[in-house]
Amino acid sequence: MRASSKFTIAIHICIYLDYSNDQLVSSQTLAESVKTNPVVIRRLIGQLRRQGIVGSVAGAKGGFYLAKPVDQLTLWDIYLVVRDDEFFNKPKVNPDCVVSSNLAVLVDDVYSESEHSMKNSMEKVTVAQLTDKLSDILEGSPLNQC
Amino acid sequence: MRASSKFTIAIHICIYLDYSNDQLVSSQTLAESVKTNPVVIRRLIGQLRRQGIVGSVAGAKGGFYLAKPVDQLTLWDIYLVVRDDEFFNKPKVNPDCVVSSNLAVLVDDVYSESEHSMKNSMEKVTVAQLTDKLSDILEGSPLNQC
DNA sequence: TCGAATCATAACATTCTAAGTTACAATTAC
DNA sequence: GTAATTGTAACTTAGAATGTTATGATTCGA
Repeated sequence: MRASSKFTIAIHICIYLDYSNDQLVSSQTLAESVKTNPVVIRRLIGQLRRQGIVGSVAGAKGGFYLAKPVDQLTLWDIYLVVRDDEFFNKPKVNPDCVVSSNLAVLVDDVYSESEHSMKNSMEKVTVAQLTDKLSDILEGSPLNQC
Repeated sequence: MRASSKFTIAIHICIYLDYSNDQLVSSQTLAESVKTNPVVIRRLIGQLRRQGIVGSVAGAKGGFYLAKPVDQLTLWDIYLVVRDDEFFNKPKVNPDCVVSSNLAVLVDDVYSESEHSMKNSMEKVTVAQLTDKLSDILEGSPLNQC
């Protein structure tokens, strides 16, 4: 049931961009911060971009920026971007078994309700709050991000 | 099959055993129903057994049975057995990056709260209810499980 | 008591997916 | 024009999930 690390990386990226405060950040820089490859970052940002969360500027000195006000950008917004198609996976059906062939119908409601129940927790938390919290932790230490 | 399919398979097994109503069911039979291998079933049941949800009888004519009253066996009980250690994966930390090195602290609360919020949905649903629902769907059709 | 059926589990093999990499066209700054 | 960058496609790699084989332990029934 492990959601891939994409969710955490996406949050990482958003906090980083918030910190960078309108300065463009390259995929190379983000990749070093996340300890991965620039292409992996660009792929993930591609998803965030299509949802209007991150914006990009091509060309030399190009890079990425947050396209949404951070105090309106919640973890639920980010979650919806990176979530897998199926929260709980339903395996192959055996048509000869009445349990197997009806299982999806039986669990569908609980499954979607369960996933949706996380909304309350997640939409309470904005990226702005997380960056604030980080500032508190650092208490004025230099923000050498990487 | 993804990791999360274990949850659905575990539910499948419990409903099947409930249906079989005190008759022992072999891993072979369950494997056919789930369309997988008996060893895979025994491995998963091993987890359910250690939590007192399923019981087993070794030897010829042996097999598995539900060890908990079905009206007290909720999907949350089953979920707790099959869940991965970390609900949301936290990727490797870059100690040179203040965002990366503090990320776990920032998201830990929301992550555990999010997972826990599913409890309400899941503990409302018992295996007994699911088998009842299945009976309704079948409306007296013969219960040829496989 | 023996053989067949079954569980428990270890060890190994296979398959699948996520992640990483390479490559290159398109864009932009200087 | 060149260097730096995004966007994406195509391929490779690594690791996890799943499947398989094998074997010992247990139990039933002949």
